[in-house]
Amino acid sequence: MALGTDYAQQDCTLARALEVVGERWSLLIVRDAFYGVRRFNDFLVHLDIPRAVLTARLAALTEAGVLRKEAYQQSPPRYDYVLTDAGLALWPPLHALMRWGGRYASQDEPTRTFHHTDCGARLDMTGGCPACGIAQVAPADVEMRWLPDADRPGRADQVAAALATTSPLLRPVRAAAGSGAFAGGDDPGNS
Amino acid sequence: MALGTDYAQQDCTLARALEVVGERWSLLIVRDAFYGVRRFNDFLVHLDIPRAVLTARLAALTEAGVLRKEAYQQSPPRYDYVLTDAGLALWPPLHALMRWGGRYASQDEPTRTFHHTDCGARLDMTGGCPACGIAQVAPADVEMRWLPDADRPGRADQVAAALATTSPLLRPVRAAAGSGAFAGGDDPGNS
DNA sequence: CCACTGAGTTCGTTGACCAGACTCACTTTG
DNA sequence: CAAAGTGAGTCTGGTCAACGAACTCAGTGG
Repeated sequence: MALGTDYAQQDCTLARALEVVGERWSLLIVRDAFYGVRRFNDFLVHLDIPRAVLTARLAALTEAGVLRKEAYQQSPPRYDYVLTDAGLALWPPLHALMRWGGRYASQDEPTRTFHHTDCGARLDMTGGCPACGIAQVAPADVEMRWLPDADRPGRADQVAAALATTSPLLRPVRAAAGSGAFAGGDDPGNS
Repeated sequence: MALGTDYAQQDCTLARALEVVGERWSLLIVRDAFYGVRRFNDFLVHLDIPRAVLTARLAALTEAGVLRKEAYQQSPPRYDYVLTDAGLALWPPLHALMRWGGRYASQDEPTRTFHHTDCGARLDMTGGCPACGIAQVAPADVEMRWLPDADRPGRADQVAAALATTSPLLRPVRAAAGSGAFAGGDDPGNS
């Protein structure tokens, strides 16, 4: 690690994992990637993170094999950051941590819940589907549901707006290529 | 948070969770607590962490309700730090992260594995027992197994030595009270 | 009386984080 | 064709947390 953020010789795989995703912002970046955020500027406005830090984290996560750069245009070369297999494998710990945070570190109800797309049942703590008896639902089969909350002021940025909806995990928040416009989620009401 | 380590108004329970256990060292402290480490000095030597940082982290985790102070002697008042219910509930994300680290962030075989005490089967990725069909094995029913590795130099400190053994999770590394001597694990061979 | 233990606190240095300004290669608009 | 805009950065200076080492302090054991 170029950063001073390694954990010496802890004889534990946890230390290895934390060297990769344990730094400040890293897991939030991975979470946003699951939500369908892919571009530098979208991570930037949605996470409200210093540019230099985002640059460093994306580079570190790419280097570690959690993200992969994928060109979405050539002329000025521009890249999407998308999850690799190793990144997708972070779904179980990520989901478990979110559940824990919702249960023990938050007084409000969660604004997002995760459901099995096929049957609509909410995932249990372990990331399985209680209705279908699947032990571990793959992220591609998970639907993210968003519950509006009158108290919360509502984020201003476009990424947050595009995510304030029900949609499958991993679906890009922006239309594939060409326009690059934000997907309106399942809500067709925005002109 | 007194520390500058909060994540503004991310509308996500993950941010809440990371404010509690996302700081450097925090999850490793929690892991050691699952391993049966309970005292300030034992965390200190096993994690090789600056004293001031450990003081701050233990205070923060206690404040957040993950750990609880429990007096183990009166005369100079001394406390064990033990996991609360909220702390115990961190087992699923913690185990999932360790599995991820072992699979994707480590080249060696893991030196510790976790098994269902009743049947001896290794826990699956989600923390369930594949043999018994239990979706989530409680930490108290988990046995930690240690596999020696000739290459690894072997840690010098007594806590690491006491943990280089097979034992149930949460069993204190030191004998209950009075002597305060290290438990030899299941290995009765150390005089 | 002295050394030791356990659990910290204090201090100076190093390094990471932060916010904002600047860069640079293009593209789009007037 | 010039001016403005876009996307993805780099640079910079200040602040704050982490680090390692030394020091404190209450009580105990020899």
